[in-house]
Amino acid sequence: MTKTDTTRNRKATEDRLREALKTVLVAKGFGGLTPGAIAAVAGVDKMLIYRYFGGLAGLVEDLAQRPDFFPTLEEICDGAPDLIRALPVPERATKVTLGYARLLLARPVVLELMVWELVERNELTAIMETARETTGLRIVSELFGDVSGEGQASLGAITGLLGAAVTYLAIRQRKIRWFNGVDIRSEGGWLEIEAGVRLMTSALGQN
Amino acid sequence: MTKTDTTRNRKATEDRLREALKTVLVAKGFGGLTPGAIAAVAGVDKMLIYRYFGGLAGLVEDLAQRPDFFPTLEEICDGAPDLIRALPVPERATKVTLGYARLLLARPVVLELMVWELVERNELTAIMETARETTGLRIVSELFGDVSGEGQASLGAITGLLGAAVTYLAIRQRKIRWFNGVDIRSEGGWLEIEAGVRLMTSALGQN
DNA sequence: CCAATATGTCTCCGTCTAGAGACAAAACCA
DNA sequence: TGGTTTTGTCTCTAGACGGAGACATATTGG
Repeated sequence: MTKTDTTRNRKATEDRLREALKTVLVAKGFGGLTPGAIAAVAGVDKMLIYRYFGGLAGLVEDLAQRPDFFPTLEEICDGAPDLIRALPVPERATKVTLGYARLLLARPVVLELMVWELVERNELTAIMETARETTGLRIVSELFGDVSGEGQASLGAITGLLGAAVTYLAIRQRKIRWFNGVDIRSEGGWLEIEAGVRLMTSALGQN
Repeated sequence: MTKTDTTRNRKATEDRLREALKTVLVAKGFGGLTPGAIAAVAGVDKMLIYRYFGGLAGLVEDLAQRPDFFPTLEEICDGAPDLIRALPVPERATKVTLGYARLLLARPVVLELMVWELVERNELTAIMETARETTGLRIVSELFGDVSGEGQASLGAITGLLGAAVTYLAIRQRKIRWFNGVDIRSEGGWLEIEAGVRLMTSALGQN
């Protein structure tokens, strides 16, 4: 008989640890992410993290490598990348930038890991970083591959600047509400930001 | 006779601790910023941090509140704010944004404290945050106070986006060289970024 | 049914941490 | 000169941390 009970069930215990990892990460940040804290939330002994995942790094890696963890191209385009690709470049850049921002805002665990990348470089952050760099480049090329002329030369810099800006604001709003007079925790603040992005992208793609 | 010796000299010892703070901050990041580590670099006992500065928080606060610590309006404008104000809005925004970025890149200690603000909110980061928010707003109003029309409505969002973008890139380049295909540790990468900023600001100030 | 294995808990160790307090010695002041 | 203050070092406590290893119990396979 296959066990679906919660006692003496390795898969269930692993899931408890995965969930506890997310809970601790959001509650205390990566600085409070210790095996003891995770195990306490999961209600099991911390040694199981070492036995089942090889340690804290393995547990985090397991989480970060789930396919639905980071925002994907599909999600950014709201399921219809063709619709996005059909738009003029300025509107396309605006929609993609803001879509990405809203996905990040809805993923506190991802934001926490992205801050971690800014703080220290270790086996974990190295893995996450290279994974996201390559997928990020792929998304840009798939959505803006048709851009040519002078726009193409600075395409990387421009999409990078827009991505950097909303990434910073998404990370920052976790701890600080105001940035440069804009309330980055309110819907109105992000509408202001959207207007700013629209204005700044309006000069793009004049080819 | 006034002592300028290094032994039994409180002021000299305080300076040693201040310098050691910066050294440790850049070498280990804020996570390794412990009284013991600072005292070891300074070559004195850690208890002097408590006695002279009231603790680690007091020492950091002492450093952050020096007038020359954060970039000032004068520095951003390279000593001539009037020259900047006389420029058309797009060039003005480009110059200010890049000037700010280059000042940040040259200040590893400031970058480290700015990351700290993104990670946790405590007495220290709260002080730094409010100080920089108000000075940041003042700088924007002094440099862009003449902008009117539709540009003014989104002025906060646009300057915020530009500031957020270069802040993120400046912070990120400490640990990760590439962002979206741009080498943010090389002069060439920042020239690309400058071109991108110039393109994005070209639609501003059409009033 | 019994042995092997999987699952989970527990104690223990060495290290690092913040900070209190006692103490030594130098400097200063009357 | 001798007492007082300042400067600096040292020891000590109490707790958190990563992680090894022994142990107990439940499940599974022959």
